Amino acid sequence: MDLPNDEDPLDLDRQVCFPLYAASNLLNRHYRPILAELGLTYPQYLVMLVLWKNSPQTVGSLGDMLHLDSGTLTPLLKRMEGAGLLDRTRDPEDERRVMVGLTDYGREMRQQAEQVPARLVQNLDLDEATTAALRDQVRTLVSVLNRAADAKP
Amino acid sequence: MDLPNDEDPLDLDRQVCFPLYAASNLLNRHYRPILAELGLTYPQYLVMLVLWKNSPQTVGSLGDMLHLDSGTLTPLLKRMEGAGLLDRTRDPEDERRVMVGLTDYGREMRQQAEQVPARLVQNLDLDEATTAALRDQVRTLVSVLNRAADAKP
DNA sequence: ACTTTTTATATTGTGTACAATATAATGGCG
DNA sequence: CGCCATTATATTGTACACAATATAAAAAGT
Repeated sequence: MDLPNDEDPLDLDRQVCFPLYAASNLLNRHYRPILAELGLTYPQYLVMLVLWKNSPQTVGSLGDMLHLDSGTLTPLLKRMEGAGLLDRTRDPEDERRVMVGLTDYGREMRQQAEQVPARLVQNLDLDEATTAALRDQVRTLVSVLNRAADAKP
Repeated sequence: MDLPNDEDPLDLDRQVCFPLYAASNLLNRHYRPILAELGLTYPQYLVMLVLWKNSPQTVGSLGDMLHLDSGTLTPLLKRMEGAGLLDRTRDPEDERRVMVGLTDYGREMRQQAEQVPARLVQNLDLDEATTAALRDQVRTLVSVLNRAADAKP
């Protein structure tokens, strides 16, 4: 009844999606202890990366950058506000919008965070070429996924 | 104060990890409506893929395949048992182990599931070459992540 | 100006992930 | 045999993700 693996469309090894899922979980697990020293989770770290580039900005633009919606971001940002990393204030220009901006503490954390990428790569013993090639491939996939998402609804 | 993007180690676009994270979330989102017709979530679908290859097997071997621990699997498997997809029984040979096996309903679902990969690829309009290249890259990363995980603790 | 529609967040409910811890059964080892 | 470390799963507590829905402000239409 079982097909040989290279013909079975349901073979785990034939799916792009499974390695991607596994890689994402495993990477998160590698980040966790490093980011825990800063008191951050991985999604929180991503929010900080975006804000260190440009603060303040709206919840919506954060969501566009990170491909997350308010259902994920609102509680996450509230926890970060509670931790003193950022402020959330309604935009007086447009009361629907919430501006998210770094606090002094949030800005200062950037110093520490600069060591994070190096520490991760060191832990994983990844070479630069592999990393760069992979990054480009995955980025291509992300744009495909976004195109498909835009086309449908 | 801002560095140009190609020198800033904290630039979002320079991280492998972020596109991987985004791709994993986006893929999950694409799978969701397709799998919802079968009453499955994506991790539940992965469990079914493993069981269709080999049923029954222990919680531990499922976890090894999917890189998930009992904290994730136990409640997930209980929900799947509740949905009538599988059975969970203590192994009489070793009462610590729980054998997870497909029910008739679970086995029959395989027919429907065979259309899932094709429907996904069709939705995304991905070509075979890109998919294969990406899959190999990500698989390489997964093995690196596992090596690093084994080396540490 | 008033109504309708759209837009920006927030809330609710379900389902993962995972660290830390608990529990119970096996397998040594003296 | 009895004790102890190990192993296999379960539980607890925290933090995402996201669909569906709710809320309220702004924009558009009449």
